[in-house]
Amino acid sequence: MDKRQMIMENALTLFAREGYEGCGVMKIVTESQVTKPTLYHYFGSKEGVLRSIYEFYFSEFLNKLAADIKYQDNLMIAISEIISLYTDFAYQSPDFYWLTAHLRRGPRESESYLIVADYHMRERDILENFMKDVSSVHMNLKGMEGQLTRNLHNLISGLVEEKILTGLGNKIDDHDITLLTKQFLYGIFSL
Amino acid sequence: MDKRQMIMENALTLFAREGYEGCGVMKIVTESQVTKPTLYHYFGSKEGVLRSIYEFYFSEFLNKLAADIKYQDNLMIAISEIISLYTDFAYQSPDFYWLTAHLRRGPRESESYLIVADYHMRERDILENFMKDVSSVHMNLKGMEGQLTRNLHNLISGLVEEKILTGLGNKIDDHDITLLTKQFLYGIFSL
DNA sequence: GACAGACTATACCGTTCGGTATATAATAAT
DNA sequence: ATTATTATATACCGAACGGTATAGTCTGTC
Repeated sequence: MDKRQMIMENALTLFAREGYEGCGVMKIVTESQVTKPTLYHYFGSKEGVLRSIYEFYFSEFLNKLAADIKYQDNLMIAISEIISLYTDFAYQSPDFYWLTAHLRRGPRESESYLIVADYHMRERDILENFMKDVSSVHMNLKGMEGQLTRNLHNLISGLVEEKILTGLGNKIDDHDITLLTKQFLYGIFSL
Repeated sequence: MDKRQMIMENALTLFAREGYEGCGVMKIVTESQVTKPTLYHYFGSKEGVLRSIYEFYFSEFLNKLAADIKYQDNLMIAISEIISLYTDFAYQSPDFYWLTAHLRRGPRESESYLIVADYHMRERDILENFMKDVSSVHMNLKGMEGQLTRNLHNLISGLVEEKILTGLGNKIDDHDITLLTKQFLYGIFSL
């Protein structure tokens, strides 16, 4: 019955379903059974709501990502674990993941993009640092960390987005993760 | 000096820069140096503008995609040509490509998503048909056409989106295309 | 030169937008 | 009990929203 939390959850659902610009403050507060001043008391603005949602959902994930992923010796395992972190995250709150997928390709001059851009740059940096660890062992990958990071990230988020879109019925299992890991490491002919 | 075309181009620029919901009809018409009734004469509604933009830019690309890509014997060449089609398309109108990347992950109940969803399903179908041709030769890929299509599409659009985002300065060249083709076919260890 | 259809300008519609001024209720500290 | 702080409600703000009714103005046809 925490109203602040209530507002965030309902706003997230609405943002994911109707879009940030497409959903008004009034709809958020009626859905949350509060009134406008309550929302403005806790968040200051509509932007503040989105900012808080990102802070609440994404910060935790990024910290976990930064802490958990590391390359020791087995690349296959390391990649699989990264994918697992993403799929777990997406299943915890598919609405939020879908929203990030939408907003990070958002219009670069919109207010929503300015809010989320920093978070997604942090995400990218974490993945790229991992890839630098990899390339320090696999020297043939030296200098390609950027592209590898991009490719891995796109493969993962593509899988997750599809599963969310097609209804989460067919859950992502170990098989999917193994398959995607192989796709990244060995290409299609090892499938 | 074709006003209809003028409106579409300016609307595209604004949609890509400020978002579909984030940009009003009034801004479009003033930018295009026409008045509202002109826009409503040609397009009927704001939705109609977006619909026409998609029809104009995307239909042509999809037809080209469906006509040009085919698998004969050399998979490396076939994949490279698909990637080339996408990069060419994106360089022709980066604004539109960025808009598609944004809207196809859009809120599923928004009016913009309903407009664009069909186009992106057609795109997916075309790629999947190609992949079925491939799997009819490479039997070990049988039954995985969906995942392969998804992975290929995500790798390509990820490359294109990044290049658009980072400013189009470093153009996509044959080297990038070869590298991405290898990533898909053989994984990272052949890079 | 009358007339039809395509096009465009002025001015306006009701609604919703994000945000706030004011007042009151609840809570906790003194 | 008094007071300060936090939290919530009523009622409202000007601006912008998508869209349109009306009144033309062009252009080509007969």
